[in-house]
Amino acid sequence: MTHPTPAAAPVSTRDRLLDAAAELFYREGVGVGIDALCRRAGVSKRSMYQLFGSKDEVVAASLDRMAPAYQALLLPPADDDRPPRARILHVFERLEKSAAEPDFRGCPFVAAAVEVKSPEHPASLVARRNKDALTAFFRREAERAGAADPALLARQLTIAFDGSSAQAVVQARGLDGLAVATAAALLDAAGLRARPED
Amino acid sequence: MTHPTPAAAPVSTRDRLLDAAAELFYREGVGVGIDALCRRAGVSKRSMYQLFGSKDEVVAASLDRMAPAYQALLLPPADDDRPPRARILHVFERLEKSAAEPDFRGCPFVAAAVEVKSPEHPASLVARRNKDALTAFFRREAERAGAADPALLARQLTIAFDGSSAQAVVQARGLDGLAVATAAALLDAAGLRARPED
DNA sequence: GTCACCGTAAACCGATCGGTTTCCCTCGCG
DNA sequence: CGCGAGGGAAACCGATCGGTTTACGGTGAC
Repeated sequence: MTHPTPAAAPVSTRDRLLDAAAELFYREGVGVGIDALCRRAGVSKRSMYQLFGSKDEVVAASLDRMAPAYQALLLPPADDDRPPRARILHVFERLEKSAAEPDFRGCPFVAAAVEVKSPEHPASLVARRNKDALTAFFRREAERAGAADPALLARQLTIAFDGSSAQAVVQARGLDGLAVATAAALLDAAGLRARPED
Repeated sequence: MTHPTPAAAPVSTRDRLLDAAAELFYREGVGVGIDALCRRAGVSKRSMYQLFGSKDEVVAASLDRMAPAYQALLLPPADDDRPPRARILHVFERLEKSAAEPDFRGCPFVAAAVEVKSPEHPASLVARRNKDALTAFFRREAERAGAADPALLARQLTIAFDGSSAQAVVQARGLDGLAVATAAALLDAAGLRARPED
């Protein structure tokens, strides 16, 4: 490979725009104007409207772009061979850690879905898809652990996740073990103790 | 009593404004303009800025005004003499019922706090205060039921409440028993079975 | 060399933003 | 009857909204 991206372009215009969008929309809400966004991203409005048909599409695309990083932040590494219970609680430990930071504004997907209101908004579709991915992770681990109803447990854990996020946002302070404790209580209620016994 | 409110004034200007504000801000978000709000409320901007110093104060005041109705919708009546577990689950049954309606947009307090972003925004203070009221209800019932750690259980139940709300918003469909099941699981994990035995 | 492409800068559009001000009408009350 | 307060209608303010357009610059491929 020579240099298909000519070395003087460290990131594409599209990526620069979407990275700035993800950060701005998360920090200040999707209500920020496209002038402010393009100024921050160092991208002209012309380029933006060449890449995307509307601001709504930019919102959705920026959510989509930051999704892998968000999942990597929360989920345990693939080579983590701890038992399912530990892998599940890992997510809540990470949530508590990020919720303790002063610029925490809750789950970006939930925030976007709440702000745009419409369930048909492209950003809502992205949010739904990514919430499903988190639930799917929980379900796989619940299955591995031999839960009686893995799908139910997974949805309860997703509720604990989003509820903990909301709590941290409204109370404007860290969770102090509450998220982990709630997830653990749900695991206990489902009959999953520390020893998965398989 | 003669007629202190002169019969030709079914509701005050202030109440008309705040009722319209609560409905509009919930349905479309706090981003709606004051022109649209005043048009809907049948109140002039002049009157609005005489009653409130800024739009932010209107947002906070509208949340404050609808709070009693919201609590009445969720909490069991005072003369309900069912055991604590049933009174707690009552809240989640009501949540599921309202989440099934197509115009459900989640908890209005959480939505407002998420939208305004700033924890110091007057609306965030109102949201915090009202979330604390729900947690306080849970804690009172948990104490009555003899929970080992009523404060912890109450916060877990609040998490289940907000998480269920978020789930319904993101998935854009009803909860189908999930909220009640999650709350019940938390009650089970806390050792509170159907019989409070005191 | 030059041509085509990608991108920026900036003007421009009508509409709306939060907020202020002026004018006028309609009451209740003395 | 007169008067003052309350409140609606609407003009007005500068700024910004989402979105389009024109004009120009730099750069790689041929």
